[in-house]
Amino acid sequence: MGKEKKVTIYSIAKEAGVSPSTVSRVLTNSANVNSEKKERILELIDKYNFTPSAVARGLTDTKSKIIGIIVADVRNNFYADMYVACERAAVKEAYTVMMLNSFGDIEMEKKQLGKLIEWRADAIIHMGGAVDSMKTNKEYAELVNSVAGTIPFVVTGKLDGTNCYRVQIDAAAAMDMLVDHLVANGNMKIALLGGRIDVESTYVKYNRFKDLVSKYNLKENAVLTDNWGGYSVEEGETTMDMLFKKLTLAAKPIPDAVICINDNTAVGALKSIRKHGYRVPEDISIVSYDNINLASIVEPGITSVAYDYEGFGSTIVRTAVDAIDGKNVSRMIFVKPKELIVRQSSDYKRNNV
Amino acid sequence: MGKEKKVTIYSIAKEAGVSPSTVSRVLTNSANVNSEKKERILELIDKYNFTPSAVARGLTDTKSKIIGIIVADVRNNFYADMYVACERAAVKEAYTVMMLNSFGDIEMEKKQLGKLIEWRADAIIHMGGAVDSMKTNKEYAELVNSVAGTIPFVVTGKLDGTNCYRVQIDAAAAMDMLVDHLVANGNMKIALLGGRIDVESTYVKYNRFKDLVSKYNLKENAVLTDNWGGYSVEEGETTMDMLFKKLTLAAKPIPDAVICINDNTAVGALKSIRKHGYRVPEDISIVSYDNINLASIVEPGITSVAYDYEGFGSTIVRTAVDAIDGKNVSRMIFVKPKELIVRQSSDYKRNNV
DNA sequence: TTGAAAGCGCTAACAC
DNA sequence: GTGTTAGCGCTTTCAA
Repeated sequence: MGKEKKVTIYSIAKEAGVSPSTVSRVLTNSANVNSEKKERILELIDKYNFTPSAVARGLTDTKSKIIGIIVADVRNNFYADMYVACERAAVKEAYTVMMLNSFGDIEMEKKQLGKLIEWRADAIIHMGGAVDSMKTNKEYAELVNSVAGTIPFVVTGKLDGTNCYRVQIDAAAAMDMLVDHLVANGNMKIALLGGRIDVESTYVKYNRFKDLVSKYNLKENAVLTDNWGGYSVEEGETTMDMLFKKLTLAAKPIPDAVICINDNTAVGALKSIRKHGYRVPEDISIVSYDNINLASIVEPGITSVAYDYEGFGSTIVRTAVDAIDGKNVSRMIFVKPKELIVRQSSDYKRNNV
Repeated sequence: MGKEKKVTIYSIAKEAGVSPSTVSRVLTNSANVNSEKKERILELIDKYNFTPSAVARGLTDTKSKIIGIIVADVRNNFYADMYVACERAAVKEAYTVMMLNSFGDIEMEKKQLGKLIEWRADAIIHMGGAVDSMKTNKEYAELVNSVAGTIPFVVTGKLDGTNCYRVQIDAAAAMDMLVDHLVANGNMKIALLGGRIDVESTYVKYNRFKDLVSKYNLKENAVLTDNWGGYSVEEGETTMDMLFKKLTLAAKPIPDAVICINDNTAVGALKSIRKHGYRVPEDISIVSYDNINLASIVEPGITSVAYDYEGFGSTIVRTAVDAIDGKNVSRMIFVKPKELIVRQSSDYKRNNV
């Protein structure tokens, strides 16, 4: 096995009695070729099951046709959804994706970015981690700047001091959807739960929430953004536990509803609420963001803001490809959330509405 | 932006007053270089933030240092866990991974495999989809055969008619763990739920289950593998619904426990059981496979067989790398499941044990 | 220790 | 329409 002569564009050309360029031409369909020859070539290609080397091709035209994607962690459903959407969009544009996980670790991000640069990715997409942070990591920004001039860099958050293309979900609009829904159902004491204030999307949600509290004259029940919060189920539970404790100490009533920073924390909050002897949604409603699989799996199902992942993914990739092609692309694109999926967790009217 | 002369090994060499080969030598650490020159070169590399092109390197030594991974769907936690484990292991071996989703579609699998071949991946890992099937897709096997001679091909299932390297979880051993646990808790009427019999791992579990029924003299309550089953939450729920219907019609009692083909179906079964007015685990115990995140999130937590994903991933990658290096690698490796994580869903003794 | 030169497999002028 | 040639950016003999 494996001792057959290596088949290349040359060996094909030789056997077909034509020049390598002719083979290349039929391979890339870049020029007309005598149909007889073409046929002969095609046959040989089929016979040897020949696939031209993308590596060699990449060297030649200095376009790798690779779009690199750095993602915080694919094991997180949100990123997995995003990634798949991007992969699909990239394939449509005839690009291959190279996806690398950073686990939100800055050193890892630098390393992975390095790999992508090594492979001469035509564009790089970065979602989660460093680009989610309010305060941009200096070193990373520098690294990005050193390549952003030649490689379009698309982020789903922000990266201060760089001129990346930013494509992000309109987190404020998403907050509006949630609060509108809660208010329409008579929820007046609303708590915001989870997340970290140094994460940009969380920061945006937090501020919008404050605005809405004023606008609707809500009784803001608790806003948890300091040093306690997070994005996991466990953190959601802990944070809700702490909220209960805080309210008890202050002799305040429980909230009508909690807005969780994502579906994971919502599930955690759900656990905590039940643990404390309350019912969802009869005693407390729960709503959240992302509408990942989990939101529909737990009982009661969690009301959640759904994004159009496919659309988001293709906008990101489109931006990257347009930038690669030298087109003028807007540096900042907001993607509207798709819709609010109302489930049992908030399907309850109170205060006589 | 982007108008600076391109920096290559040549430009560095020129500016350093040495030859390209010398630069290459310091880059690859492949030979001793005068320390002064070395220093000068290193400085320039740093100054320009130079990263050698993996593409060019790939062309040169015909080793791309890419390990291609075809996965059914990363949005599935099981595969995400597997993928991350493989990525980590690959990075340790100085390989870059290229991960592509097939969505279990054979056409897509062929297409993605094609991409990997184009990129001259040094090895290809395929998990889920075609390699899970009892009856191997002929065309795919052919395609694999046409490259397996030169590119090591590692699958987590099987691919008849090819000489792939197989690394798989010992599904029979996993079934033993589950049944042992159930029997130890006095469960005698046990049902096997979900999956499709044309999927290899399911087939193995099914057969082992039959054996164990005899061995322990269990009252096999129902084995669902015909045309109804599946691997999703919804399918789990539907299948359990059907089991109830079937038992009711036959005027048979409900089972003591159900073994679900994976955590998703277990959650579905949980929903169905509650819907029918029974409690878990008091009326029916539930156990399953994979121990993905979900198993610990739902309430009650699902008892599940945990795998050592890191270990599994590194065994797979190890196999691939060894094969690349021409070492003699066993064509078939079984990985033992790590442990049984007992959670509330089966933490109940019955029948006076 | 170091440089020259060839070559990896392909594409892209440029002639014919 | 087709072949020749020259690279793309690197590594690797082979000499020196």
